[in-house]
Amino acid sequence: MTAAVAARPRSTPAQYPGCAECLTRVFSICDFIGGSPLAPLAQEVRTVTARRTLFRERDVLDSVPIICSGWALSAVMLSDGSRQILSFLLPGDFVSAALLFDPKPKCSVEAITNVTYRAFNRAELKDRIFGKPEMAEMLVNVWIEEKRRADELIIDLGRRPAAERVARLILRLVERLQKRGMAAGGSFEVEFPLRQHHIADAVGLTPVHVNKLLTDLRRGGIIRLSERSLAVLDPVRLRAVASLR
Amino acid sequence: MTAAVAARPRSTPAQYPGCAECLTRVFSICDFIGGSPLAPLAQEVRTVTARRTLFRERDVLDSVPIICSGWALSAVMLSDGSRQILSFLLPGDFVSAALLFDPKPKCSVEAITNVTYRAFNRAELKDRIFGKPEMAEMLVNVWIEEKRRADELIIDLGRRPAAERVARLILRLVERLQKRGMAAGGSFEVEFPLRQHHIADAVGLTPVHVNKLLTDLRRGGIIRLSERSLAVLDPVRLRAVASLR
DNA sequence: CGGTGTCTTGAATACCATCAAGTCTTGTGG
DNA sequence: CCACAAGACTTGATGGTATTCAAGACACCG
Repeated sequence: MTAAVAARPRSTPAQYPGCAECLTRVFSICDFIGGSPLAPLAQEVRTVTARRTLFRERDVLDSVPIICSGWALSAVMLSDGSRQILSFLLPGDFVSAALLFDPKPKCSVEAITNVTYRAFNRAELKDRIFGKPEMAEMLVNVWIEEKRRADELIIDLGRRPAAERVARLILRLVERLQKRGMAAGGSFEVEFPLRQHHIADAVGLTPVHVNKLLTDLRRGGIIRLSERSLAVLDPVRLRAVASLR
Repeated sequence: MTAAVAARPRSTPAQYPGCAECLTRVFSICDFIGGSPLAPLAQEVRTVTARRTLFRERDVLDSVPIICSGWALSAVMLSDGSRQILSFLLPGDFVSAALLFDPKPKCSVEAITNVTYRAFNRAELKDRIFGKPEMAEMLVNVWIEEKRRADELIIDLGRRPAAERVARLILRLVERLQKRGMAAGGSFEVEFPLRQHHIADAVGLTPVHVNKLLTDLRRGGIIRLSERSLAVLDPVRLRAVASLR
């Protein structure tokens, strides 16, 4: 994103335990925090096992969480028991940029796989970010990207048929994983811990219907999906299903 | 939002022609721009007649627009000819906070009624905002609110039935208008220039179906809607339709 | 080994879209 | 000022997409 990031090779020992292996470094502000000559920020590494919640809507957070490893999701529960997933969170993601300023989250966050995340002191992290112009710029980019993805989801849910939504979700996730180096050997094969009900809650469908759409994609030889692993066998046709290009 | 805003009565003469009457002042950063002792920013007031576009997705904006009067909408056109409205823009609204940093809009903006807006020089406006802490704070609040509304729309489109979506849209618009003093005498009667196809494109339905839902609300004595004017006759039942409270 | 969670498949149903036709309003040019 | 066209609204009939309901197979875990 900036020269400072690119200049620091992945293998450089990081200032905090675990950072050397943490995918976060390359894609988020952690790089600036850990790599800067400034004093370490007050923070705490926390671990959450799969299916447990990191925090709920009604909580008040005294710290700002950033995902270090694993997959999580942010979602809103509705009174009828259903829920809408707002976004999937990957290593390096701010849970939400708004949490830097507002301690009350507007959604709850749940671990999909085992998750580790860092909880930074809000005031210190804010000072640090606004003290370094390149970090402030990065925050702005994170925020813009967050909004852009929300708008994409609005378009999908409002105007696209079911098959298209599922195809787009898959393509976007694969793209995000590849950017993080989380796709094995740069191929189209990735670890994919999502259950079908996760996909359903993300794209506004029922698990039953998602199942039918996925088996269509499988039978068509477009994807392979089993054992928590996804391979895009025919990217061209998958993009066609998604009405892309 | 801050003491500076509250301390400045609505009747105070503003620094720019039209500002005294402009609803914008109370709800946006214009107050800080116009009311500050600093030099006026480079800006230009522009007028657009109903149904014309302010700018398109592919444009590159050298200035940052803020709506002064009238209703507008931001939307994305799809390849099949349909479109998704991302938000309705009222006086005082930033078209999008991201435009402060990125000259390329991610959506096109169209006037619903006749619209006037101010186009600020990006660099100057940015400097001014970040030069005054209370203005920076206001920008953050605008941005948080923008994201919050996008998330609400995602929930509506993903998980709520049609009648609920329409009822929620109406309630949110009335609430925003009331905050701006755009509701006649604080009653539930407001000017309402939206066509049914606007509502349809906003909540992901067809105009035909929106029509049927609106006539249901009318026949139930819940709203009155005619001649570009909306009255919420039975707020309690409207909220019930919207699954609120 | 029972229980729970996940995936799969088929059948019936509901919701919303599409199609079509007609009325009414608004705007425009002769 | 009127005639005409275009846009907006209304309503009913029909159809398709996705939901709901139901039942069974499978894996994993305590």
